[in-house]
Amino acid sequence: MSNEYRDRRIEKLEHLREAGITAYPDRFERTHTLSEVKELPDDWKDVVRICGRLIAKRDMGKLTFAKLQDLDGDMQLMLTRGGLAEDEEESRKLYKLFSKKIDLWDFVGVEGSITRTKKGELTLAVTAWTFLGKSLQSPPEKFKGVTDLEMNWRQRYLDLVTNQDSRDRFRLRTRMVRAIRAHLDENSFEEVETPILCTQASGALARPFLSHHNSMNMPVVMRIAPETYLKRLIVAGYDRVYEFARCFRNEGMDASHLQDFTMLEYYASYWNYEDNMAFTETMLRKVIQESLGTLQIKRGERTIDFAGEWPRVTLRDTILEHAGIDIDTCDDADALRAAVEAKGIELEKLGAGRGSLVDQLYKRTARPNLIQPTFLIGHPTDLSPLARRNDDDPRRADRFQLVVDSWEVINAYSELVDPLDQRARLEDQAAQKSAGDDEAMSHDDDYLLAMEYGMPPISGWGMGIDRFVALLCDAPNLRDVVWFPLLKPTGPGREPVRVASELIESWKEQLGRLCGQLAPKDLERLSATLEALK
RNA sequence: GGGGGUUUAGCUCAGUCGGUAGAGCAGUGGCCUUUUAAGCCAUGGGUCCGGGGUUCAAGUCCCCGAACCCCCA
Repeated sequence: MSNEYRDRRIEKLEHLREAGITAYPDRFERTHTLSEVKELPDDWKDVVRICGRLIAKRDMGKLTFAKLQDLDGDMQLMLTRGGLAEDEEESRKLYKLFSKKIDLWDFVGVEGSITRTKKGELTLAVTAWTFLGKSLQSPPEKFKGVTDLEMNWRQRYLDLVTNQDSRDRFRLRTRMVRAIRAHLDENSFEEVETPILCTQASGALARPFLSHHNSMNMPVVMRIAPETYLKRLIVAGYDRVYEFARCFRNEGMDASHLQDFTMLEYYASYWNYEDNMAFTETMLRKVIQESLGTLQIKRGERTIDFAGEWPRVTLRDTILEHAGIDIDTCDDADALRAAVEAKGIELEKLGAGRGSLVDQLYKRTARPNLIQPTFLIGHPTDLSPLARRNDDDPRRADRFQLVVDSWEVINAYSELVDPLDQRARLEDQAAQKSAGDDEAMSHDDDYLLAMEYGMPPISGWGMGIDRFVALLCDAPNLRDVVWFPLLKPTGPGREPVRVASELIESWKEQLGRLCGQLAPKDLERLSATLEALK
């Protein structure tokens, strides 16, 4: 039984205490990390002190081999019965303690000299050991590690200790973020933080998570994008800003969508989207080279090459190529719908407006064929409510997307800085929203007010960090590149009835507080509404 | 929303036709001074995802539900 196992380890911890050993010491001074010690020359004579988690132990009577591991490396240890103290009795005692009371997954620090075994493995010949922390749980299978996807997500620490792939993936993520930050900093961008808890969801087309602020007694939403706040900072006079922004979208979930994800956005004054494309190409090449060590990445059987020049293709051209439809000859939704039907292409929302039809058509026919890095340009304006209109063709936005292996990795614009145009377009979105299009953007007066104080030309840029990492390491699911993805809780207490009653209790409290501020007349009207709902 | 799949010891997995619940690792006791998925001997450990049903008998068959995965819309 698992408790038997745990009890035994707690007992061992007591034995260690009785032997005068500190159960949870406060520090250990090491001379090298495990990967550093492996770099030492064979004739290194100095004493080496290293520490880590014990992940293997092979006890051979008077000689024990063990292995320490940390996130970057591992190192074999060799302990002998006579080699742990000057006094033979003392040494035997220490050896027996290690052999009997130190378990797999415990933390240990050791001191000794480096040597090579008969098989040639670099090994630390231990002359002293220090106990640094107990594991009370039985460790996962030592060879295969944890293979169950769900357990790897729920208990990521098990995944990270047992699976090298996982360690590599998360290290790549960290390196990549670091490289991006360095590049932006070097180019005079300033890192800022904008609100996550907002009174209004703005800057993207998505449903927000709703919550309630108790002491302010008002509904709040979690941001779906940092865009309009970052642009307020441009109004404020910032030249170039960026934010690694955790965003939250209350939408369907699958392998390529997370509810809680990281978006990098930056804004550069006095750039247009073409300046931005050039910057993007330079930055990403550098970031990929630095974090991955190569510009060629494997995606299943395919190789994606970031080295060559990335073609710039208009939405019109790529749809023409892959669907045989020239969207420029279809001036309105009806004409485009007819063309789509004539080609026998099935779209999900055939009743939608022209912009949405173009988008559906592109996703259905062209996007699956965009494999090598490609800049997609020439999007319809009505799909880009925050992007600047093209001077030559006002139906098109000054916008680009970077598509890699049919994933839209980056979305960027010449930003719309005309407050009157912006107002008109948000009103248009609001009309679509009240007409039932729940993907339309909502109105944002506070942002419009900021815009009216004046903005320079700006180009803005956004990238899904999770997606980009998943792309670079060929992860099949975005949850594989997030340390702790959201999963439903398991075990008892999650019955729908119980969850529902918890929700009702919390709503009752919030509604009660609001009702306290209402006039009797309004209360009556509300309760009539509630009756009608039943 | 529809279809398919997985769920058995702490972990990795077997379990035939419905007939006493299995292995490896990990654990425990013992042997072992160059192992490295160490080896040898002995040994403990089960809510077979949950709830119903059929049956003399259910891990196995039927129904309902849960978590997770995949595919489709």
